[in-house]
Amino acid sequence: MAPIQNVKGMRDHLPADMMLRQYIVNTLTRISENHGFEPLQTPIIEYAETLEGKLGDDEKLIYRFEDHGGRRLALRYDQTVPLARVTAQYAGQLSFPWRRYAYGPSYRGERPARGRYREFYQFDLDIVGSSSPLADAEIIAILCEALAALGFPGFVTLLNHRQIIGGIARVSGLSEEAAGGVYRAIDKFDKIGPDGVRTELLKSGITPAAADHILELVQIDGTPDEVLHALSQQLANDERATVAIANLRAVLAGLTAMGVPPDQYRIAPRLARGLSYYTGVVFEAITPHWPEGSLLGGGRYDDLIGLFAGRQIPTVGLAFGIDRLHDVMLELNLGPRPRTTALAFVTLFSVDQVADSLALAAELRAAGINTVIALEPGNIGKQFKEADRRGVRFALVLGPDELARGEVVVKDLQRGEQRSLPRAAAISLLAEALNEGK
RNA sequence: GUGCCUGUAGCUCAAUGGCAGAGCGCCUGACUGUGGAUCAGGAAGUUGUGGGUUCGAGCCCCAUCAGGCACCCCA
Repeated sequence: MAPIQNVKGMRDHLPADMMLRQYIVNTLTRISENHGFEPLQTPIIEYAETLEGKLGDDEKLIYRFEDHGGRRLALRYDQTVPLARVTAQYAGQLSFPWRRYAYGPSYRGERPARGRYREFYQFDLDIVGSSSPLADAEIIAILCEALAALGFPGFVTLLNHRQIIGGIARVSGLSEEAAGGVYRAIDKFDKIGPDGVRTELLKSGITPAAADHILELVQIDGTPDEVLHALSQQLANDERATVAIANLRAVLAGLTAMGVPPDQYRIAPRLARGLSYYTGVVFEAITPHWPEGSLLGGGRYDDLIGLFAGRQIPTVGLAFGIDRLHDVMLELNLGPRPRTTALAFVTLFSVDQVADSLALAAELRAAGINTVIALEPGNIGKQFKEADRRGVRFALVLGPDELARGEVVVKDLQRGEQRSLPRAAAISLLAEALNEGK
């Protein structure tokens, strides 16, 4: 017999966790749709070939298997490659620019750790088919709006551009090949510090002079305008970096015009981000309360979608890691913590009142009040106890006395108060409590 | 994938190589029209799993599974 346990890195999500997870997803969905994003769902299984050749070194983490028909299949690694496939496959049915969101699990055969699992849920947000800096700005604006709505204190979105890092590497005299080592090294800056980065750079064969120059540029700090001004002077001889800086300025103007509070973002020349397919703006959100790493990140990838479509389709997007958001929110005690989905518990006084109680429950539900019923009549004390244990706030009693008066007893188990009210008044009392709770 | 740490009741954790325990939770009752508090009682375990050493293993050794931390990488 199989052991009674989860497969490594795969988790169950019991009700207490699910209610917070759904709150997170509902919040993200609401904000996405508020910006006109449309939902998309794709299968968890893809042809292995679809995923291969898109991810670089990370391909070894793909879960691969063969089905009964001998097809080479894989569990999706992210929701970006499936988006690329869908975009190519249904190009005629989609209209661009296309704003789409997608929520679901992806799979990576990594060593699990806190905030990191082999099955993990992401909420993806992409604008397909636009190279406008306003598209970048909108994605970043949603990111800030979402983290603010979820209650993250002191989060900051770090912004950079791939061609700024590239320019830093080039003006330091490095070849394109050496630039890869630069990305990896400077991305660790906040973890290992300037000396650590210098050591890493030297290890990858970069001269001390170049390493020092890189470190100097990468540590430029200040307001977005100050940082971009300094970079534009330092990188004035690099055409691509100059274009990138102009692009970032346009993104910043968009953020300002969209009303994103200026303390929620910052230009960080050291931000690299691992995924190899990014081509333009990159960003990630950090919070001082989660030193383990970024909360989430994203960027512009103008070439990936086109791999399937056969033409360039510029795209910018981001992925919220639901598991990580959930872990951090638990740790920081953020978000609502309902214990159950029900607001009302209808007791069964005795066998004679069962039908009336069930009718009352139906009335409550029709009024939009989540209602759970007792399943065994009698012993009201035990039924109150069950309601209380479940975390249901209101217990309703319909005994012979109440029925005779056309009333119902409503007991607020949270406050310990109880009143006997006409049925209509009881229902509107609960409806009121429901609205307060929202 | 490499290294290190951990695994005992539902949860948090005790137990010199010598009878497996506590707190919380859960169930029953005191209380047949009222939950939480209190009191009394109860259920609960092949000590992650499989081997080994030993008169005797929760404890020591090996393997394996799972979790955590550091690399690596990323959400």
